[in-house]
Parts: sequence; C-alpha cells; structure tokens
Amino acid sequence: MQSQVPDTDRFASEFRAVITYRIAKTANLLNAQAAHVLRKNSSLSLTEWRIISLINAVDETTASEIAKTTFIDKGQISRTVRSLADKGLLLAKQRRGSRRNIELELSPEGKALHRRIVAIMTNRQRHLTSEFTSEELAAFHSALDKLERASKKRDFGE
Amino acid sequence: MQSQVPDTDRFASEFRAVITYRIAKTANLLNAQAAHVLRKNSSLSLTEWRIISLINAVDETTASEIAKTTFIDKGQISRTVRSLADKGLLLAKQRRGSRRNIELELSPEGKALHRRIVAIMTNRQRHLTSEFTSEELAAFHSALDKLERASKKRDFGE
DNA sequence: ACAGCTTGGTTGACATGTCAACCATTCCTT
DNA sequence: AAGGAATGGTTGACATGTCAACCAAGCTGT
Repeated sequence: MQSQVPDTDRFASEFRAVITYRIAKTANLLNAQAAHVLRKNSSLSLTEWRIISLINAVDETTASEIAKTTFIDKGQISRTVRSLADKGLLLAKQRRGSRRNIELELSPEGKALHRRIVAIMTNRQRHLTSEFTSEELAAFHSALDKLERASKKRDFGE
Repeated sequence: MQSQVPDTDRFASEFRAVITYRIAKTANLLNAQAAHVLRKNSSLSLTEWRIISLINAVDETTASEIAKTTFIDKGQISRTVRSLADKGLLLAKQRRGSRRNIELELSPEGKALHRRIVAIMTNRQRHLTSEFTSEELAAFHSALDKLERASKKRDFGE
C-alpha cells in the first residue's frame, strides 16, 4: 500500500487546470448528491424538483419562461410538467384571455412538498458552503457569471 | 419596453444564491458549448473526447483508473472505450502478466486527433478565462475543491 | 382579411447517463 | 490450497437529456 491519499492521483495535476472539466465534475457530484437526497426523501427526480422550486419562487409561470431562464430543454419541461401534474403537484390552466399560454402553479400538495424538501435542501446548501467566507462566495458567483457569459458565445475566434 | 437587460429575469434574484443550481446551469452551458465545438470539428462526443484527453495525459491507463478519478460511470467508460477502439482511436491490450487489466493507449490516429482538438480547446479555455485574473482563477479552483469535498458526504446531519 | 413570421407547447426518435446484476480474475486470509 | 472478499470489466434495463419536426395560436404587416 503506497499511498493513503486516494484522490490525488496522476490525473489530477494535468486536469486541475482544465476549468470546464473541473466544473463538470463538481456539477456531477453535486447533482448526484441532490438526486440521492431527493430519492431518500421524496419520489422526485432532480428536474422535477428544480421545476417545482422554480414555480414556487414566482407563484405562477409558464413553460417557456422556465425554458428561457434555465436552459432546460423545452421538450423535457413539457414532459416533466405533465408528470408533475399527474402526481397532483401542480396545476396547469389556461391563462385567461389566451388559448395558448398555460399558467403553471403549485397545488396545495405541491406547496407542502416544496416546503418539506426546501428545508432539507437549505440545510444541504449550508453544509456545502460552510467553509466559504462570504467574500469567497461572492467571488465564486461572479466567476460563474463570467463563465456563463463566455459560454454563450458559440464561436470564439477560431 | 421596461428593461434592456435580457438576462436578469424574475427568477434570477431568487436563484442566484442557490449555488448548486448555478453550478449545474453553468456546467450545462459549458458542456453544450464543448459538444458543439466537437461536433463542428470532429465526430467525437463529449465523453469520448474527455476519455481521449485523459488517456493522452498519462500515456497509458485502465478503465477503472479513469472511473475512479472522473466519476464517470464505469459502464459508460466500457462502452465508450469500445466505440473509440472501433474507430481506431485507441488500443486496448492486455497488460502483460495479467489476464484482467486492460491497458488503454491512444493509437497514432488517436494522438493526431487529440493534437488537433486540444489546440481548439485550449483556445476555448483561454477565451473562457480571459476575464479572470490569476488570483480569481486560483480562488475559483479552491472553491471547487471545497464543494467537491463537501459533495462527497452523502449525509449531512439531517 | 390574408399571408407569412413568431411563439408556446407537444411529440418522436435517438443519444447519453445511471443503476444494478453479473462474470472472471486476483487478492487476502487462514 | 481453499474459501471468501475485492477488483476490473461487461452487459441489460431503464431514466434522463437532446434535437428536430411539428402544430396550433397569436402577431405582423399589407
């Protein structure tokens, strides 16, 4: 047994610097953790949960608004919304005066579920950021902002 | 027209603070950009590319080593490796003295492809981080480290 | 009013990711 | 040496994500 440190392998040094690779890995780990928590505490998938909290945050919204801000595929949203509606967690109703727009709104059950899960997730977030100073956190957010902006340019002077 | 700023919608303020959500979104955008670049310049999928550059970085490795460091599902690695081998981009051969371990190594074609693509990707990375000072970059990496560590605890004092 | 564009949402086909079961091999212990 | 645990890899079944086609509704001009 040569090494007790399992994580510092010979890939690490090469790839630590590749920012996209690092973000992808961290995001995967975090998503897996979230999915695990959700499975343990509900029957929601990660996207279902995300859509629920999105809707909760603004009371009422539409599928396309969600798509625009989250970049989740609109097809996926359409299906997820239906599955949530089938479970009785959200209500989809025609916006008055329109035959096309569909308002999405949490049902009472949906709201109750959200309340229960959001408590757990807030706790998790506290755990995740417990080692951050508030300056570090702010800097991290601003770094993500920059990356997001840069990632939207599909061509970058090739 | 009330606002000229297209990206700051009514979700933003609520969710900017939810760190996991932000990382997931950024990672998705970056992955989509990378996939787009790859499609334009090769016939590689994103995981294929990742595995190629991983192998390139260490000359020779095994599937399980890749799995351990990247957290890519080992089944997925197995299939991706086969598809890369079918395309003639990598060689899989028994490690001498073992009937189980399989050494993965890029073929000359694989190395050439890697050389071509890595140039583009390096350029992309430069573009992505062009607004970062080196301190910001270091801070960002260390933040990812912290998150990664925290994400590996599956239970967090619930 | 109409033709043609844009928008909101649905659907189908397919690619990718995930989980768990499964072998064969190697390692560990006695 | 033999039994059991751990490891490396493959496979199948299924869940999720992605892309593009599509349709109906609304919006624009003329």
